[in-house]
Amino acid sequence: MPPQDKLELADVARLAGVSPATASRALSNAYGVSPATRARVLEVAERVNYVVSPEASGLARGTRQRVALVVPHIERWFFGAMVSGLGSVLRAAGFDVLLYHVGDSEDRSRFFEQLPARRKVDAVVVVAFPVADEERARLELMGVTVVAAGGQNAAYPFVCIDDHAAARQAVDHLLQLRHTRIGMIGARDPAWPNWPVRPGRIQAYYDCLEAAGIEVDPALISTVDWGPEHGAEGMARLLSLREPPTAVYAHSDEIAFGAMSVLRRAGLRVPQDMSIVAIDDHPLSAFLDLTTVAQPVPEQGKLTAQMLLALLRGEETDQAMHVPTKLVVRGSTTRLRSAEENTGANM
Amino acid sequence: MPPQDKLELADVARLAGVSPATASRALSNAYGVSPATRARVLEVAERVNYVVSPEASGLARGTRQRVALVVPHIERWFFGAMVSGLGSVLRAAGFDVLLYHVGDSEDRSRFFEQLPARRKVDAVVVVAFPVADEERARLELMGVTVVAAGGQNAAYPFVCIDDHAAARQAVDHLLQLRHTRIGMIGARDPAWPNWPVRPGRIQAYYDCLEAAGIEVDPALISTVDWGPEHGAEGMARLLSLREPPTAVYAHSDEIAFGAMSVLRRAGLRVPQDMSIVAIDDHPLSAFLDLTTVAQPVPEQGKLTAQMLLALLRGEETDQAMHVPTKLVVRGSTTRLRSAEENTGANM
DNA sequence: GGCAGTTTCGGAAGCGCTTCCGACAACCAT
DNA sequence: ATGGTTGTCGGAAGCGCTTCCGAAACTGCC
Repeated sequence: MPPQDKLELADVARLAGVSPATASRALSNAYGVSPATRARVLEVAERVNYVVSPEASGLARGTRQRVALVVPHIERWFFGAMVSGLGSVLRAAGFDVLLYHVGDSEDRSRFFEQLPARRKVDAVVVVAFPVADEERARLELMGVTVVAAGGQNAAYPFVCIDDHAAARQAVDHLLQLRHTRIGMIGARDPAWPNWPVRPGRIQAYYDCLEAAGIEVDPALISTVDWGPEHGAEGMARLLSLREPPTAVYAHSDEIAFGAMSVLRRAGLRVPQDMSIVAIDDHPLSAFLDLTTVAQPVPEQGKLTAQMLLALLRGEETDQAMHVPTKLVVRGSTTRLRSAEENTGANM
Repeated sequence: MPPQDKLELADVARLAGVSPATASRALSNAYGVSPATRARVLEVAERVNYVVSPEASGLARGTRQRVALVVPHIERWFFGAMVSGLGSVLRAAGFDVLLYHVGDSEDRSRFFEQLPARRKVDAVVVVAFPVADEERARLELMGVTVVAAGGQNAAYPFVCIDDHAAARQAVDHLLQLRHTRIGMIGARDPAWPNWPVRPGRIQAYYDCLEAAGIEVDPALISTVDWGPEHGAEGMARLLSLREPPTAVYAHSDEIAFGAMSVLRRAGLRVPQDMSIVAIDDHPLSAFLDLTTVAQPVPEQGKLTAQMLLALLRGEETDQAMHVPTKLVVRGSTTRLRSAEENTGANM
């Protein structure tokens, strides 16, 4: 069948010997067409390789069947996995996915300024980034449902992990291993530095130490831009302390990877000389033997999409949904050994 | 301004005191509107927050301004980075990006069977996967321009690296370091196992060894599914040989990461006991000190998009475009030491 | 001052589909 | 047989925009 793109409904109708009205009904399997007629129309459509014009159909029925995904860092595992989960259930529900990648703050402000998705989608899902008030005001102009995937968001229904709980799992793990001098390498997003990204991951550090009766030493807290290179930078800073930590809690696995690299280069062994724990369970963490708090990323995407679909159907849903995390103990953490033990065992 | 979604062109026209025809011309900044009138219309549109209905506009002018990206593994760095590059130039050119994620072979066959993007896009770009003949036949039905990003593709214009050259850089590096027993861990895509993925990366291995006068030992070739876990599996297989290689060339960094993990667990040192080189320059490779052949991924996406735009404008373009790769020597490779040297230096 | 040429604008006919509404036929129960 | 259902289908009116075409107004020129 040649790609006869110029075929329209009327042609199919004529070929099937029915009116366009009936053909339309048959194609959109609506009520009111006899099985025989429907079959005939479908057969003709198939044969001549016809497919309805989404523009015309959308215009006539006032529907879009599209959702916009606005995602900051599509090249990172976390965002990609989230998009993958979102996409699969949205597609299954007959929605097309429009991708808006806002890599840096410039992209981002342009997106909110121009709202390129206006009038094009039934909903937008913001993937794992906090939405500023002005941005929310702009989004409002679109007049569509908005949900947040993978990040807490006061303004919209969301599904994500409980950052505070996840961080607690990480820090408590270190505490249980007898560590008391615990460093933290926190991440901020370089694209919008003034945002308190994942505050729960910071707060839990304070809370856990306090609960353990340990006073937090501000010197042990190193806040860096996201990314392994900055994780390295943060670790270097901690190492330069007169009294470095014996264990480090990193906000994300990728931060930890960078940290581990400076450790290695400094000739320090993980976990003997430094324990390290992080959050995410990046696909490579198992191979780097990193102890981490795992979160199910594609599942969060799927759940978000399901929540969105429910909202679109006008159903009531939870405004917030937390998925569970799980500590995965691997080889990067170990019990704190006393000084004697530590220097003595020179294996 | 409240989200008055129900505003249409006629309203704006009325408010501006012109006919819909003129309003339309003003909005689409077409020829034939006086500057004063245009300004007035624009001002009104801005004030009432009006934006044209893409469905109606598209229907009337018979245009779509959308391109479909069909990508297999959006959660992987390579694909994400490619999409990021593609998206940025497509968006800048006023195109919307429709994302079709075909994670597994089931998704994939469903995509080609249903062609969900039919009549919705002006072009499709297949991101880094080979298109089967039947699939190409189906794509043809869409009657749109098709290009391939990041993967060679006989059927469509493409931009990617020269796999053979890149692989040669990797293998030659090992040869220059005096290695002669060089293993290869090749990757196949588990989603479609029968596809010769990246044949150039295999061929170069043969060619380089031959050029160096080394007979290839089939036992040194380990072909595995893509992914670090299978890289590990491949490495394990090579290690179990009566005479294991002294160096390994892996088809991709992620394969190498897995390989390095089994090395570490086996107590073997990289690079002293085993040199390892790969292809890609994954963002984490620098931190794992992996010697690798770097390829510019987002740039490939951008170039592909530019090629596509040229095609869409009806211009002539190259049918194939190769971007250069570059060997990045890091700490995972070293000169082969003689046996005495090797065991003697027990640092 | 009149005529050709140029701008600026409005009327109206679609773009390809959906769906309301009414027509008609075939069916049931009375 | 008759009236009322029920089921199936066609006519036609849009959906919200663009654009062709012609009218009107305005320019400049001899």
